[in-house]
Amino acid sequence: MRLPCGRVLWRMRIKGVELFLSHFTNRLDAKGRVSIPAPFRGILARDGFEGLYVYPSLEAQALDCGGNALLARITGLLASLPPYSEAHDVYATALLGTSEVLKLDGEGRAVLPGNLKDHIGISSEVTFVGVGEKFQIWEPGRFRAHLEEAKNRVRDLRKGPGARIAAEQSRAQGARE
Amino acid sequence: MRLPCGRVLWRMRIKGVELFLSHFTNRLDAKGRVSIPAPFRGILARDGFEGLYVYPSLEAQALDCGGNALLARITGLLASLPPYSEAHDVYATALLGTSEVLKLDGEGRAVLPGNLKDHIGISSEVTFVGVGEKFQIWEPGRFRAHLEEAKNRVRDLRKGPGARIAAEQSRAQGARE
DNA sequence: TTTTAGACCATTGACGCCCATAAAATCCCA
DNA sequence: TGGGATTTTATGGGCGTCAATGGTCTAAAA
Repeated sequence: MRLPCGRVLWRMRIKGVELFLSHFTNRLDAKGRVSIPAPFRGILARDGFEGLYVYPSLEAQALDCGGNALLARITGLLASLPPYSEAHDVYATALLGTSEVLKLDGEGRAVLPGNLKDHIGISSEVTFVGVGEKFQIWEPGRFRAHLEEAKNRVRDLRKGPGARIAAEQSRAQGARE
Repeated sequence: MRLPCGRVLWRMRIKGVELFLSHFTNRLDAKGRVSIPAPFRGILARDGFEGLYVYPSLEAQALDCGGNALLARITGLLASLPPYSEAHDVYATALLGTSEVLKLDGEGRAVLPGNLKDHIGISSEVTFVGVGEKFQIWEPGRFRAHLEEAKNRVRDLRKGPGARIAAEQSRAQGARE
């Protein structure tokens, strides 16, 4: 399988780790399969990871996905905790117990298990969003809302810490676009 | 409802030891048999263990299960304790004295002895949860509650004001979000 | 005998693997 | 530099295999 996408600057790296960038929306077929965007597949392949490491995000109705770079963070975190400590058990349950490694078929598609579909809110399409060392899978509508919110947060933050509250108030009164 | 296995690429390793990941819920039949999830069976087989090493979890209403890797971890823990200390004795009693080695039939099923069923609270289904070097068996409802609790604990540990240490480890290893 | 345990056999639906196609992107060469 | 040829991607579908589950039968145990 060739891994092109030469048009854009795929292959951005930070400290040797290739970054997941941009976003794509693909559709689930009748069998529940969805194509992982080719650029992301390429990163995973170069990362040396076969398949797709996935777990439900703790903070959002989204799935966090990645390869060895992402997995290494989790196993590294676990390894840093005392083996029989409560923290270790809790992290192992919340992170490993909810993780899955999805297999990709010959065409680069994966099947999202039911519990993961439930977590993001089922739909016929999903949006893949590159966020650096990992990418996320969202229900498209939910992602649009999330993106709006993120943009607003960025605007607020750029106005400086002091301007945040005022900005939130003005937005609450009805934002103009 | 058959659960996934094939779509999962079981071969995640950390320091040469394959990790138990993800979770599966299977049903006990009239004879009390329950299928061990195929991915877990595969790990046990490659680990070179015949059957299933099981003991009641020390902290939870669950069973801890594994193979040689788990056994090695326990004997290692015992070896690290002073030979005739009280700690050594209680660990040996709790971990070795209560353990059993279950046989698997040709289809990969095991029968849970009565005392183990009592410990997790009997039901017609059980949930298998991979937590790294071992996996656990839970009564499904109890596990759902436990998982919620674990997620909350992780959230607390990561962003709670009082959780400086965890937050630092998180940052050092790389936080999820 | 009644019960318990182990070895096989059967069913069914999910999943893995393979092939096909249209559209888009990329390449190549005049 | 333009446009046809080629490659790749996203998507659809067929089909064999296997996992989970249920059942039967036999032998050992109570």
